[in-house]
Amino acid sequence: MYTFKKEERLCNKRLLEKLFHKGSSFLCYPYRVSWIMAEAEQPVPVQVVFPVPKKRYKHAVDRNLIRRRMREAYRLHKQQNLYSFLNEANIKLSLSLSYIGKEIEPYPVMEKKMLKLFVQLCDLVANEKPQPIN
RNA sequence: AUGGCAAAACGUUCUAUCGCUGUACCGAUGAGAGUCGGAACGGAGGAAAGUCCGGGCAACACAGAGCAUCCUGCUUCCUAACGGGAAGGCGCCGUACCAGCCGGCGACAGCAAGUGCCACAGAAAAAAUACCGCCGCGAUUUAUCGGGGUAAGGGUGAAAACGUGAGGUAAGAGCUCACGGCAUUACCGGGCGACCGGGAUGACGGUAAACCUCAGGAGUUGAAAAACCAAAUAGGUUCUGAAUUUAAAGCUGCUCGCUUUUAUAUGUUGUUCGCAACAUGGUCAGAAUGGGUAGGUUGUUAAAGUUUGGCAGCAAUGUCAAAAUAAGAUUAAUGAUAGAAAUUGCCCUUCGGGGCAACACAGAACCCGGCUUAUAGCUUUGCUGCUGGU
RNA sequence: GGAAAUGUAGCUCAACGGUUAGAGCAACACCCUUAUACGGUGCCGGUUACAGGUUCAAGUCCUGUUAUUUCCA
Repeated sequence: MYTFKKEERLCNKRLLEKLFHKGSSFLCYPYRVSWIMAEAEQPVPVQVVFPVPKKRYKHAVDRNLIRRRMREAYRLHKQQNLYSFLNEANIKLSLSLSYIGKEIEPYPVMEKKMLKLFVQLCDLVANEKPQPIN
C-alpha cells in the first residue's frame, strides 16, 4: 500500500488558502508543517502538498529533487505512522510540508526527520481532538 | 607529443524491488456513466535555460496615404520568416615591410546633404584674428616700435590642414611638377551585385554605438490567447401572476405581526381640498435570457518534425522516396533504494588484475526556426602560418 | 508563463562623454566640556555589478551576462 495518487494531493485553491490562513503550524527542521482538519468528505485520510520556495532555490532541478525526496519519504512511511492513527480516530486532514532548509539534505536525513514529524503531528492532532471544528 | 583557437558529433548503460503519469487492452461489477483489479507499451535536453530575435496559431482593431515612434543597415542567395545561415566583396590581425595563398575577426550605408561637439594644453581644433620664428615696407633713439606677408620650422595635443623630393618665391604655400596615399565620379572596361582596373576631378581632420539623412520593415495583445460543456450560488434584464403601498419610534431573541406619532411613495389629470382615477416605482412567487466566479473538455502535441538514401546546387538549402507503438503533466509525472558494468584520475601490482574516488551544466508547460549563455568527460577535422621579393 | 525597472563610499542619493567621480548621514582623530551629548575642524572610505566594443577619452553610448526589485494572476 505504498501508493501516492492524485486524490492524496491537495489541488483545490480554496482549501489551500484556508489551510495557510486558518491552519495551525509547527516547525520540524527542515520542514515547516501546516495542517487543518478537513470538513469535506475526501476519499483519503490526508491531502498533502509539498511546497519548495523558489526564493531559496533558484534552479528548477534543485526544487524537483527536494520535492521528489520529500514525496518518497512521505509515501513510504505514511501508512504505518499516520494513516493507522487517523483511521482509528476518524479524522481527515489537509496538510502542507514546506521545505525551509538552507541546504539540500541527503535522503536518509530527510527520512529520519519525516518520521519525527509524523510523531509530532499525531500528538498535536490528538490534543486538538476534544473540540472538533465542524 | 603536449597546449591553444575554430568547427562538428556524443554527453552514461543494464538488472531487481517499491511508486508516479499517459495510451490502448483484458476481467469483475453496473441499465449506463463510472468504479475496482490485472498485465503490456511510452515517459526531459543539447542547451528543455535566458526570453534576445523571427514565425505559426488565436482574439480584437482595420478605406487609402502621410507624419511621429521604434528596429535593421556591404552585396547576392537560402528560408514560412528573421537582427539567423551560406557564398562573395572590402577592411583589420596572424614574425620588420610589400605581393599572393591559407586561417581568424568585423553594428561594414552616408561627415562630399545640413547642424552640433572635439575637455586640458596650444597661436590656431576648421571660413586659420600668427606666440616664437622667417621675409619685405615705414619710423627712427640702432636697438626697438608700427603695420603687412608667410602655415617651411619650433613647441602643444589623441588629432595640426595629404606625405616625400624638385621647381618657384622677398620669405613661403598643391602655387606648379614627379612619385605615392585618400576621397568622389553623369566617363571607359570587367562582374547579377558589393566591388575591381584605368581615366578625370579635389569640396584631402575626427565623430552618425552625436542629432540626423537615405533605404527597408513594424496594427495591438499573448495559450493565464481563444472556443465549448452541464450544474450550484448571488445579483442584472425581460415577461406573467398575486397582494396593496411610505418614514420614524416601541413591543418580542429574530421574522411575521401589532401599537403610537407624523406625513399621506412619485408624476399627471380632475377636484367639493376630504380625496378619486391612471401611469411609474417598490414587495413576493414563477418562467425566460445573456454575462461573471470556481470546475471540466478542446486548443495540446503527426509538426515549415526526426532518421536514412538518391538527385540538383560551391554551400546554406531544395526536391523525391522509404522508415519509425514517435513525452504530454496541469499545486504540475518522468522518482527512490540496492547491485553490476563503462569512462576518467590516483595508489598497489606476481602485469592477470585489485583498491579508492569522481561522473558536468542542468528539468518540458501551446508549437516550431535561430541566436546567446552554462557545461565534467570523450571523439573527429582544420589551423597554430606557407611561398616569393626587399 | 509573460512584462518592466534599477545596480555609484558602510547607508541614502547626485554627476552635459572631458580636472583627482561629489553631497548628506555614519566611522575615525582633534577642539569645546569636569565628563557625555550638541556644535566646530580635519580625515578616511570607490575594480561606478561583471565582460567586450565605439570614441583621443566611457559612471555616462552600444551589445552580452549577472544580481535585486516591481507588475500582470
